[in-house]
Amino acid sequence: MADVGRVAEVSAQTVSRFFTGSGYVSAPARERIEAAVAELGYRPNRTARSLRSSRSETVGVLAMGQSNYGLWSILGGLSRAARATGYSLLIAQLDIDTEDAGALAEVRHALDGFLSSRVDGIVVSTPFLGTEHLLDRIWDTLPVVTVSGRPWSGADAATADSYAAGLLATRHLTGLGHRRILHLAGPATRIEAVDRNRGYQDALAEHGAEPLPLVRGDWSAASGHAAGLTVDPDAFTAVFAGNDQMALGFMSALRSRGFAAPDDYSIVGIDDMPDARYFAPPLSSVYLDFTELGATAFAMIHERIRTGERLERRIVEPVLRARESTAPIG
Amino acid sequence: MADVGRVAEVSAQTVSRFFTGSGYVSAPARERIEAAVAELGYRPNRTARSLRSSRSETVGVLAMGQSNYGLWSILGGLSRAARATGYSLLIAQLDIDTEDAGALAEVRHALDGFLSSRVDGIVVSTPFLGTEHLLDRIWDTLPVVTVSGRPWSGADAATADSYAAGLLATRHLTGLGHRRILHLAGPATRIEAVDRNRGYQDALAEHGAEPLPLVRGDWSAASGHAAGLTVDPDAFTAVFAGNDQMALGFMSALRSRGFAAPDDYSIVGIDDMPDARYFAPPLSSVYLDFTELGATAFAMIHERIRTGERLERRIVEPVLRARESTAPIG
DNA sequence: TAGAGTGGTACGCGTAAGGGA
DNA sequence: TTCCCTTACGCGTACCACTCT
Repeated sequence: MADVGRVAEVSAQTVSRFFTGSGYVSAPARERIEAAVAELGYRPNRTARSLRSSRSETVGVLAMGQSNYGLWSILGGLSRAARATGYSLLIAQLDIDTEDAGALAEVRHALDGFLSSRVDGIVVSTPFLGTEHLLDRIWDTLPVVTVSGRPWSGADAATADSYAAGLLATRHLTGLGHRRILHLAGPATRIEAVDRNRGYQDALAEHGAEPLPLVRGDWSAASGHAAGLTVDPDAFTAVFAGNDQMALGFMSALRSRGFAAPDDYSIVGIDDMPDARYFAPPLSSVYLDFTELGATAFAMIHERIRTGERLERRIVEPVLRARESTAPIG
Repeated sequence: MADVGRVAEVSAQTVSRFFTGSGYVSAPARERIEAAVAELGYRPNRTARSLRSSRSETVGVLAMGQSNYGLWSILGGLSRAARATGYSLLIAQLDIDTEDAGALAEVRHALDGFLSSRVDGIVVSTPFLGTEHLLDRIWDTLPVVTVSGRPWSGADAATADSYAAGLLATRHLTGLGHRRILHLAGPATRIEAVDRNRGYQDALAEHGAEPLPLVRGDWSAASGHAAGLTVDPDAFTAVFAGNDQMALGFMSALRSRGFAAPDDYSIVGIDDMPDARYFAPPLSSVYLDFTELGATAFAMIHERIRTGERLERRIVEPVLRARESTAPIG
């Protein structure tokens, strides 16, 4: 940088102002600096800037849970929004789906890494029930935004309304006349799974119907398939799957047992992933805009970093997309 | 750090040695330092370390192309391998799928960001034909590993053998007696698409069969669906889809036109994404271990960073998984 | 007095290098 | 060889001072 200053015949200080945009740099100086930068191939050193200014323009993203459609869409939205503002994203994806000691240690380690790197904020995508206290100490000192079905005490939350999604999905089925509705839920440690289940129960209650015994999967098609092999097909007329992939696996299992949607049962999923409309039959699903959710999460943490202000909690609303996997009860 | 030294009654230098593991620190000093670190809640500052040592223990990952199963799996493998060695990942996902000027500018900008952040190396996941020259200047000075169907001049490459995958998929069909085989290919800018197409052509040539006019998609199920609506169903007896998602869309379109696999035609995909076995019918596909590919890419760049040595190019081999979407020609 | 434009100095937090017991 | 210390940076920015309209 001193070199640039020398070539441009200004002080290093002025070059710094040129890059940060703080303070006054005259037009001629500006031009000479630009020329010198081009000539020398100079590139500002973010590390040094970060050390001195204690702002890194970097956000840590902690992604918990196995890699799936929703998670990556969120990361895509985060990434695009970050790039648009010049921020970098330090991403740690943890393939954990439980809250045992090892998993918590991994989370702690990833968070330590972010703190050591002096990130300006942390986004936690779909935190577990049980990891809350790991964030406790952090959000006193650093902006934290969770992407979560529910707002947490100290952190801001960008929320996809899982409760509403569960309600919407189940109401779609009750609206078609179904009362014996099976719920294929996600993991109990997942806020989204819990909230979708609540929505399911409340929608049933509107019609005085009883929930059937809960069947659990882990969001994967394989777990949906496993569930489909063990359920009693006479116990339900419709299924509300916690996500599209479990619905896919479930349909496959029932097909192998001679039952097909929508003739033998109706099924609705959540996410409306792009593939869902091409399933056989095309899957009715509740759309959640995860890309928007990620972008929102970034906007929230960015605002918090810049101004210290908390943006109002933002909610992505679910939208029902009825297709051929659901039909009126016959 | 000086504070830690004061409390532990050693110099800051010794504390530094304690953390970096370079040089000698006696057991008692070690204990006192540990106690002091715990007492003060001290956390080393990676920014300062990076500035002084000019090693950031951070790798930049440039992910090009729309978010899909293969890309996510690669990133997952990279992330896990990085965490295992204490490295951080700066990830930029660019939702671009063409090589127009704007896209190249985005790539350049993302790479600039990595260089400004003084990453120790760059991984480019599935580069385009046409972005090569953007990396030219970089790999002279910085380790670059591409995750690509083909090794590039200056960069190491972790490779999933797309040519072999195309060969395998097509041979599976010719082995079942098919000769009029349609290829639903990925974008022409994609090395993987080009190589899979070569495999297809060579496998046909083994039987003196002619390729049918190429149909292109963009890897998405929607593009497969669009293709399936326009093709002439009498022109082929089998389809080789460039990936599973296009196969899904294609099957859906043909189903709507009254044609079903495997009775009316056979279809094979590539990737063997976890959902593929639950499609209707279960999709024959060529498995590629993208997670392993990502882990391999990290191992290569890590070795290059640590020792300067180039690891031998590593190739992930495809594996055919025949299921019910393919049948002998009737 | 206010504001535009520029420069000098100290400092952020560690590590490399080299010396000394 | 083991152990520890002192000194000099790495590369920018915060802060303040200064000049000139």
